[in-house]
Amino acid sequence: MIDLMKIIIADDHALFRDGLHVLLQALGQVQVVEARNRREIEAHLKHGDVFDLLLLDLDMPGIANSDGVKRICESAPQTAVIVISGNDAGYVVKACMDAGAMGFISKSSGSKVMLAAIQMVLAGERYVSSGYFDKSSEHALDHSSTATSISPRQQQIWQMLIDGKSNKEISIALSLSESTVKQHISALFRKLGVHSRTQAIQKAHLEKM
Amino acid sequence: MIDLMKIIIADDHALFRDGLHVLLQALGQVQVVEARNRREIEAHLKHGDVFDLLLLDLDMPGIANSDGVKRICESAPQTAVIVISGNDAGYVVKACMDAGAMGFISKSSGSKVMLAAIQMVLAGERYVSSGYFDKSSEHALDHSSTATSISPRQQQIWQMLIDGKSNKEISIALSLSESTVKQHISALFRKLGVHSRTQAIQKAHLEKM
DNA sequence: AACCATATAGTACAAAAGTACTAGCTATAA
DNA sequence: TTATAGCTAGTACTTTTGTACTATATGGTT
Repeated sequence: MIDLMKIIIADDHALFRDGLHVLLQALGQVQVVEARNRREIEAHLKHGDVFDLLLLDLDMPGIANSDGVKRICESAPQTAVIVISGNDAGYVVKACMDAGAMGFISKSSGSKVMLAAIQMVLAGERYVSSGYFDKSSEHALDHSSTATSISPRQQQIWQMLIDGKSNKEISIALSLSESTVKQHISALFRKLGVHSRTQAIQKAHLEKM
Repeated sequence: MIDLMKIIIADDHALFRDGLHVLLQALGQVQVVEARNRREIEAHLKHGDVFDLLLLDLDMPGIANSDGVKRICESAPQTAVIVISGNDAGYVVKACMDAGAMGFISKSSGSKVMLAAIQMVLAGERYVSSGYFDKSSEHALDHSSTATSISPRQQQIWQMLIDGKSNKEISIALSLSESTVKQHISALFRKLGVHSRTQAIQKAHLEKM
């Protein structure tokens, strides 16, 4: 905590970046740079400087899902990554942590939680928004034995639903039969407990209520 | 600018509220209260205090669309409302300003723009993110003669698409025939230039790229 | 080895969604 | 007045979506 810390703030919303920027002053000696998309993050990382921490907005252009997090984590193993997201549903949190993130903070968290999380992560500990545990325990009650997770293929297709793609478009993009796409979608719906793609999209966008 | 200003920050994300809170210190003498949903806003407003300014996140629970903005504006005519939103598409901006907002700021704006906008609005002027004009001029090029706006009914049904409702559910909720619902949806799709409800949902969520 | 989840692909069918019409009513703009 | 646009509702039709099966292959667990 004594030496200068180098931190990247990655978020496409300038207001949010500015807010974080000010909050980070409370940590003491920090050098903060900002990034508005994946390209800017990678530009910073490849510039030779070694950063201590990357605060990564999950809803940012070029990131979108845990695959983006994974790429970033692998390309900068020296840098601790904390994912910040408005969607703190269990599967999102799990996917990000599995992808190599050192922390996950919900946008619903306050600045005190934020700072504590950063200090914990900088000390080498992993940190996950406590809301995660609240929700996953509720989840356990709901789904009882069906504590199934969404498979990579299902997540990939889920994202394409969110992007407004039709079954045919998905099948062409992934070189699959339409039948297979339907199978994956049905399996996804079963896990989410929904019966239409619009409901699946809503689940993805807003488990943050 | 000499007397104490009373401001409400309304956003469901604590981190964003904290960031704004700090930024607002730059205005000098300000008294800031926070609200996490519509109920908390109304509680503040009905408490008897007169507020000078309400910074209102459009993506907040209980607000969702310009109807929410309208209700707030009408219930507190003494308070200037600035809408803050990640979606700064033309129709969203227009709907909010028509609903009685004094300003519209994109989340992509920086803190300097933010502060300038607030000062402008407190001085009695209306302010709209300049990005609006950029986009609306592009829009004019794209749609040429078809600069049609989304009607209230269409917006209402659009919101229900986003909520994952089926045509049947919408028709029951609004006491309409399914045929009428389909007609409204087709009209909406024509204006948005899409051919499926999932694409319409995507348009709603992300014209912010 | 037996079992399970995943991924693939097919058939078949029912339900929902989307489009294209017509048509009457209202309100507003040219 | 004549358009124009919205809101309503209907019919008719095609396409898409969603479900329920079967079936094969793979990789991991017990």
